[in-house]
Amino acid sequence: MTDSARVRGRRPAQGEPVVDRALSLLATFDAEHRTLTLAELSRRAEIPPSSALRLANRLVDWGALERDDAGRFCVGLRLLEVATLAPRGHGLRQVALPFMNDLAEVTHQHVQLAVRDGMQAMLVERLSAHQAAPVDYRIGGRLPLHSTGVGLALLAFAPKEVQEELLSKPVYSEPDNRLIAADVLRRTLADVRRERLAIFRREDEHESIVSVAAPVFGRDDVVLGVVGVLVPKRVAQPRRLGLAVQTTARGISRELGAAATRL
Amino acid sequence: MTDSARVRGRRPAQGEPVVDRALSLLATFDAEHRTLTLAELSRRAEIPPSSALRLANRLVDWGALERDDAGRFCVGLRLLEVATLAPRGHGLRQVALPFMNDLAEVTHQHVQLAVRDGMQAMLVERLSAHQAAPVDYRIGGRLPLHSTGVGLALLAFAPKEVQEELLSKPVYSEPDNRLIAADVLRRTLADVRRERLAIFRREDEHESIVSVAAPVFGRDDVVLGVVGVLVPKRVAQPRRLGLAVQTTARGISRELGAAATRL
DNA sequence: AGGGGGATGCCAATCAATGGAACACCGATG
DNA sequence: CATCGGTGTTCCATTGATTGGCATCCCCCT
Repeated sequence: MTDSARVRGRRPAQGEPVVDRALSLLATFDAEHRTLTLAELSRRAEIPPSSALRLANRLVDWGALERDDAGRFCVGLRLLEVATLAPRGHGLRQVALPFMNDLAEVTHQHVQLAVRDGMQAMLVERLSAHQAAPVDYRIGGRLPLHSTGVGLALLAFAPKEVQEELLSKPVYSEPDNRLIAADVLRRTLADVRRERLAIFRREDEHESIVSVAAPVFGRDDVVLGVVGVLVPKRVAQPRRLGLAVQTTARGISRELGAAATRL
Repeated sequence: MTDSARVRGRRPAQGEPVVDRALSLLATFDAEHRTLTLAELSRRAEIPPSSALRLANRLVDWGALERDDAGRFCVGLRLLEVATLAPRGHGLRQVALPFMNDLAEVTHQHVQLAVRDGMQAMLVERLSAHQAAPVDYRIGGRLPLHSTGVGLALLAFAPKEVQEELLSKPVYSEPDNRLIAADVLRRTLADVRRERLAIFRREDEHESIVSVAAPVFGRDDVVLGVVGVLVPKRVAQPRRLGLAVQTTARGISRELGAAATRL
């Protein structure tokens, strides 16, 4: 970092591989920034404009990025084309969708499909009826494993290491910031495992929401994901919903080839 | 290409940029090959195994790829996370989905949402009722602009250059390989533009299928995509379906801010 | 007119990228 | 049990693809 290092073609790559830099360009996009100018791209990825342009152009050539009529960059369809091949995402989605549709028709509420990715849940699919309450959970978005229905269900059936890692640090509930005692959470998870159903009440300032979720099993009794519904507290009938969600989850599991014992 | 060029660290990159090689790794995946071994990856991308492994590992680190328990590579969730930010894909999808749901509930058939990408149509969303006939159109998959309902609707409202380019070469209908005369296609497109509705009959060996599609407009009367339904010929009621599809398309267009004149 | 910001082309200096070789491993075949 | 073909992985000397500061152009806003 000495100022002597200011010559023409100095410090190429700065130690970071090209591929990583290209990927970091992709990572600069998020739900609030779906289109970015070159300057923004450059700043957010911390790559000099000239380099950012060169890399971005390569991504555009391939189709990972596109430029709109204003010249701004945005994520391209080609990326979507490849991404839909993700087995954990759309593979699961494909068999789950018809069942989710049925559930949506019956409940007229938001129906979600989520999988665990590391220490977070990722929303793979969401069906929303017209009249359902607006929530800003976004497909492709991430949710905490604690303090959502789908998250709790995923956590409860996750490998021990994952649970322990999450429990090793203090856990705070999401909308309001209250500490959740580790042993309380442990007991909750045990309940979820026993019932094969997670129920989470999310107290929001405007309207409280109840989310109910059940695990989807694949072969070898591995949990591949969870389905859940999101309903306003005032109309919630957790018991009836629970049965409906469990039934849906079972249907998907059966199609996925889950061992009959689990069903 | 002389054999003299066979030394240790010779010919790095072979002229192809690293980023392109990494992307070509992603491109080796398709619907028939959702998981690949390193050797397959290497062969399909035409990259030496050692280089392929190095690049693939970087993609894995970032999350673009994942390795399953057998060590095989597959597309990762992180890619899906970024890809859902594509404005032309999921942006459109988000507002269209509730309307599509309504249409699906009424028709109990496949409902599709597609956009044009270059000289092809790309399926952005597909809702399938349980009882709907099986078709292997896949989300993220590509369809020809001629010889599908959604394709014709997209083509009819595409820029003149696109239409001319497609018409400049002989066009063959898709399942059966019959030549479609250019002037016939021109007339069809004119009809589609006038009616704001495309109807295409796909004669398959097992079962003939009718697809009905209507354009979705955004601001400035730009066509952002099309919605369509797919029904078996024996139960098709094109006129009723046409109205339903047009209504759905209008609903989406309105929400997208299309000028009232177009509606 | 002038100034600030963004986009893009250029180019010499250099280090990240490269692929062959070597090794470990596995399952199938003789 | 040895052999063989195939796969996955590490290692490393060589070198050309990558780099970012600079100059230029363009547009918008005073």
